Amino acid sequence: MTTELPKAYEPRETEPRWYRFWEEHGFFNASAKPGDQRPTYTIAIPPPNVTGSLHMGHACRITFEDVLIRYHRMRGFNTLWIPGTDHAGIATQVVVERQLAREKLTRHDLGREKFIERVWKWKAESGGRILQQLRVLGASCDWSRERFTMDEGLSRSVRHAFVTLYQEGLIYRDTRLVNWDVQSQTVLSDLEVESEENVQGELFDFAYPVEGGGEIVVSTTRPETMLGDTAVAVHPDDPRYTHLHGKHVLHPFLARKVRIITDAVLVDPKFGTGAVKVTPAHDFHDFATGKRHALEEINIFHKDGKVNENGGPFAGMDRFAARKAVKAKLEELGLARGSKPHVLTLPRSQRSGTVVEPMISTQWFVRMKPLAEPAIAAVESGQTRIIPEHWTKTYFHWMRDIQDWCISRQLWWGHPIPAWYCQSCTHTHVAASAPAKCEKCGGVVVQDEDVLDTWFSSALWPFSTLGWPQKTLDLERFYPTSDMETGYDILFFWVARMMMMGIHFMGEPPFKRVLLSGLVTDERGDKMSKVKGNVIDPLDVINGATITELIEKAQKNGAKDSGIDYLRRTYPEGFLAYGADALRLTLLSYSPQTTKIALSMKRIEGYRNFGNKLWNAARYVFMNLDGTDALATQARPEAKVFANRFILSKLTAAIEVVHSAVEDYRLDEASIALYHFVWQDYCDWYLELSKTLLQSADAAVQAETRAVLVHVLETSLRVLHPMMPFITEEIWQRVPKAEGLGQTIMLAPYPDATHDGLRALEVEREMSLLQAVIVAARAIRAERDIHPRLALPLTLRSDDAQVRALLEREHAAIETLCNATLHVEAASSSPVPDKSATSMAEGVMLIVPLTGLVDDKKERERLERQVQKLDKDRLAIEKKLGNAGFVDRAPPDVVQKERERQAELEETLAQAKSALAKLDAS
RNA sequence: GGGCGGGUAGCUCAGCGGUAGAGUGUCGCCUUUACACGGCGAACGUCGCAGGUUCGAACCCUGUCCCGCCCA
Repeated sequence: MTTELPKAYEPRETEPRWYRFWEEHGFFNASAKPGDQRPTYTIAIPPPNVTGSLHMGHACRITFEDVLIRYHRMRGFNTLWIPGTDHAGIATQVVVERQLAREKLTRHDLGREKFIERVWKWKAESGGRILQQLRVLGASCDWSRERFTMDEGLSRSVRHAFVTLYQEGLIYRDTRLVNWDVQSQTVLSDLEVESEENVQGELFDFAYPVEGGGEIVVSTTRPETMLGDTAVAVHPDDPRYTHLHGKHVLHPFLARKVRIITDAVLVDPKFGTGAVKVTPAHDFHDFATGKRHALEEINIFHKDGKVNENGGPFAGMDRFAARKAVKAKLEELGLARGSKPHVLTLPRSQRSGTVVEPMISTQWFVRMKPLAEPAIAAVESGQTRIIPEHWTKTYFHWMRDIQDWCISRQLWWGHPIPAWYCQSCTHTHVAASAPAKCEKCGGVVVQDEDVLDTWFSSALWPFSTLGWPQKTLDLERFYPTSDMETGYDILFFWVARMMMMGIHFMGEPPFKRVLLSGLVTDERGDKMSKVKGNVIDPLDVINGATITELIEKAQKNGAKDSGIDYLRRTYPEGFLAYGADALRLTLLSYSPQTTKIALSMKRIEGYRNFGNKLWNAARYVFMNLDGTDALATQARPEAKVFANRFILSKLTAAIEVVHSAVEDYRLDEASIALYHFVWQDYCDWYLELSKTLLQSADAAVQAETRAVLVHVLETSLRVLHPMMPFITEEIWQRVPKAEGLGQTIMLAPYPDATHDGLRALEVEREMSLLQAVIVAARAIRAERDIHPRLALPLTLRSDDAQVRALLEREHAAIETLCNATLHVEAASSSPVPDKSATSMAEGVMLIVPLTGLVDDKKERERLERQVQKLDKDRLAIEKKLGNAGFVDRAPPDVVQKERERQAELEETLAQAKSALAKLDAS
């Protein structure tokens, strides 16, 4: 094995090489063997849009999921992570339509069949690029089971689900007011409508002439809808309008009389004039009011948002143009009664961004209440746990107030609705395949022209991907899945619906835990947006990008100037190639409790440095193993030497923390524990201690140390592997190993605290005393600018014979780690020499004679500062211990600890004061 | 209007009843044969504000002010 490693780790060269190796060897694939009795661990990937390309949100998902998958795979689970994409109805259709537009064509020119062919062609060529990008992150998905929601298998699941729900009366067709996207020209579900808050609009007042004289003034933010008004409502108890009850107003533009009705639900007499225009066909409140009063519903818009023939003189105008025109006309007729600014909330389409128009339309719906109840019960009973737990409240709130789900969409790309209508009678056939003729009258049938909401197929994902409705081995083995990991933003869209469908069709919830994490934002905490120019592309972080490249990309994506400024200011040097491991570890280091992951480049850089640290630790180990027979074996080496026992104990502690943290889904705690173990315990302390041990005259000490060095390195790599898969494989492959340790780290056993390490609390206690002494000695040097090469004459005093024995025994370690010549003595020895630096550490006094080493003036200032600070601490602790309540009522060990602290403080203070006095005397 | 989350060192975040922590940045010293993507050390916080509970509160309770998200 060679030690010819470069000084700096190069992720860009390493990462793609190992991914290819893993994938080509089929290491990611779950076992399909019939006899496999291992426990399973399964995650269904949140399928990204087939049109999508990798963003930080995906990177975050993939990292968390991959850590859980790799951890369980190494622990011996039969692990399944099915990747795939969803067909993203609207988004995909838009992409292909845009492509057609470049050829001066519309989908209507092609016709439905040809258009669908075009979409499949597009999918084959450029769809699913994101799945390639997931590989860059190291995602260990089972690519042999890759799925797409429009695949034949999943389409069969969708048809089966639809037909079953229909037969059970849980799917129905109805005509009602729905959310209409005039740009995409399709209906949307309630969830696909977003509210834009605090929009500055106006409240426009106008008068309706009352039949038989007088007028009634109404206020509206949407004057154009008056073309569809079929009532004016007042509060029944409002005395201002009692005389108008039962009368009519005259529509100024249309030959229509409009009823004046009384309604206590719709009308707030204190708001505006206390009279409200009612447009049942274009407003949800008015629609309900219309039902209460049997009002006529007059639709005034075409599907594209232009006024239809019911709009009389305004027919043909776009809805916003019509608004202006109606206002102008009312002014002209002298019916306008002024306007005032008004703040309102606009409903916008999540997809197209256009203002959603409520329209009356016939659509397919899923009856949600009966499906929601068992999904609520499953979380109440703990059968499925939501983590962090506080999201359960949000889940319940939505589930308990659930509305029926509109699942039809007026698109071409998607799962066709399996419903056929007889042209001769009114019969509707719902079936998995087309009936030849009407089963009732034998007439010709035509299929419903609409498709299903993409989320309908996504809701079936955890079991449709396993072969449902067929009873496959996969389905039996991997359902229910173990963890559902995703962002909280799709709790309703996806998680809740999977819960409902999973329980309904499979009899039990689709997963045991739902792990929700926050959304990735820029480092200011602002949502990443193309316009703001603050989008950080994971691939740029991994591969590096110059500021020029970043700016070019942002501009291409339509960033505003302020966004470009932000980029230039924040990342003047662009990004270095930090690698996937660094990005992964950074994402993991944020607590899952928060709703926001404000990704900081500095933090990524810190974790890149960590990779380099690990790399160099390995270089050191390899260098010292060279020419010896030391190798990593499956067994933990026996250790007698203090430092070796120390690092094995710390390793054990780290493994224990990681196990419990991963089980609790605290990947942040796990990653931070390993960061500290590797950097501090292993590199800063143990590797430094090993340098002395490797110089030992005792060959057994040398051999033991080499064995421990390589064992701890190899074990650390295995613990770290789920989080940093690439660098750990790269190093692991170079570790000198005994036969039979396998061909890849990703299938090596995950470390186990009792097998791979050995906890020795006494050794840890002794070590922490030595560390305190060494740090104190180093501080004496650093505070006085004593050159590192100058050996410190260091005297250590302690009353405790055991402590003195420890200091004597480990004198070589102390002398090396603080470059000192050591003298250990009892506290009762000769007085402290004049002009000595003193310090206390864990009851041990350090004395360094300073004659000739320091400047008296600086030393005096330093001591004065120290006395001041110590005095403050002493007062605080005296007050605490002087409080009878504390001494009597606090637990004895807490009081005892305070007493010890007080003693040490006073000792240190006394020393500092005496040193100061001696300085003054000289 | 209702609900949820957050306000801790310049920045990004842990901690959630017993001496305020990490990373990064800042300031010293050090080109020591694993690593300057480094080593050693230092400085930096009345834990949003006001009450209360407690021997003791960043942590529990009440109120309040900001910020973010979700639902209406």
